[in-house]
Amino acid sequence: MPRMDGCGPGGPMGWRGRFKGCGYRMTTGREAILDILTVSEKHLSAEDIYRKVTEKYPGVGLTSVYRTLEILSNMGIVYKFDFGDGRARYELAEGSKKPDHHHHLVCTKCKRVIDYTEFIDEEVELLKKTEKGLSKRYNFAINNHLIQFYGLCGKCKAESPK
Amino acid sequence: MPRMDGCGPGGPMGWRGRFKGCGYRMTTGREAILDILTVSEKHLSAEDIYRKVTEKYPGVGLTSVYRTLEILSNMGIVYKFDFGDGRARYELAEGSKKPDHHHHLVCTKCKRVIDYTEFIDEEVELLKKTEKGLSKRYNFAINNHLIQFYGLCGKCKAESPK
DNA sequence: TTGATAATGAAAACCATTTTCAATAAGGAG
DNA sequence: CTCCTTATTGAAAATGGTTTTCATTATCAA
Repeated sequence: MPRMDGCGPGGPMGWRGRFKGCGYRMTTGREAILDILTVSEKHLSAEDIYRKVTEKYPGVGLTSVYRTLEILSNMGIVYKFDFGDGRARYELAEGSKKPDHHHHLVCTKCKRVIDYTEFIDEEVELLKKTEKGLSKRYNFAINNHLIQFYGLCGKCKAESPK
Repeated sequence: MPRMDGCGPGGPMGWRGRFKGCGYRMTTGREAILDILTVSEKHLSAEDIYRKVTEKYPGVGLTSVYRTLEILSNMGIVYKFDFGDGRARYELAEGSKKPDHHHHLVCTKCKRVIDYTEFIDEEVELLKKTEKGLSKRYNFAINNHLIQFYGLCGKCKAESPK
């Protein structure tokens, strides 16, 4: 069993390099999963990814998808989200380019998720400051944050009982 | 089946009044659950609540705890959280007093959760602004937000492989 | 007090995720 | 290129938090 820690986020190496560096082997399945995540729309479930992967590589099992996603998540290559619909959602952590960074707006009724990038800069700036304060105050090594807004989307709002 | 919607958060009535107003009946079990939530430490799991409730009222079942928590959550009386340990956590929404408002700092290894109130005012101020912008931009009726920081607590940081 | 029906507990079902385990394949050594 | 160690795999079974089912009980308006 290769080590799962000490391989935190960040670093200039490509995925393959990062994998190797952490003692993992690069397999067809893992490559396929990373490809899907790179190309696809955001916040896919494990099952979503499984379906897309097997379109091209029918041999890959759902179990492996889960296993790979856990590794990627631990390495900080993938973020894991919970939008309240009973299954985890995954998306590739943003690359080096800034415009990728976004937060989520979740409809608590139909579970639709909207990515937004507006106001992000201010949010991130404040978070950075908070992060620094909290790290010191509570002796935490913070390496991620989560911001989500919850409410009713236009459609669900209209359908809702007055 | 009483209506579960249109009974959003806020409002000056006590719980009993809110319940009645929404067509729910007040029972021993529900009262006990609310009591526990009021008195206890933060972020309890359904099972935690179940155990505490049955200490005093052995008749109450786990199923009812889940059912009640869902209602309370839908009414905005209780917040439901996911800290990544496979079970939902619940805490009473803060009362009218400000100092209650807090966000969470989660250790991704041992899952320990720390409530913090520092920086909250600035965070909330910014969130309010963002909320307004997002509501208009995406036609969402936003009624809640979530901020969490993830990292390693001091203990887990020390134990981690260099 | 009474009657309509909301709420309940126990047990079974559900279902996303994990674990088990024997078979396979990645990749460094030679 | 071949061998060998062992990480990885898929299938099936297990897990475990949460939901459903359903017959019984309790709430509360009239």
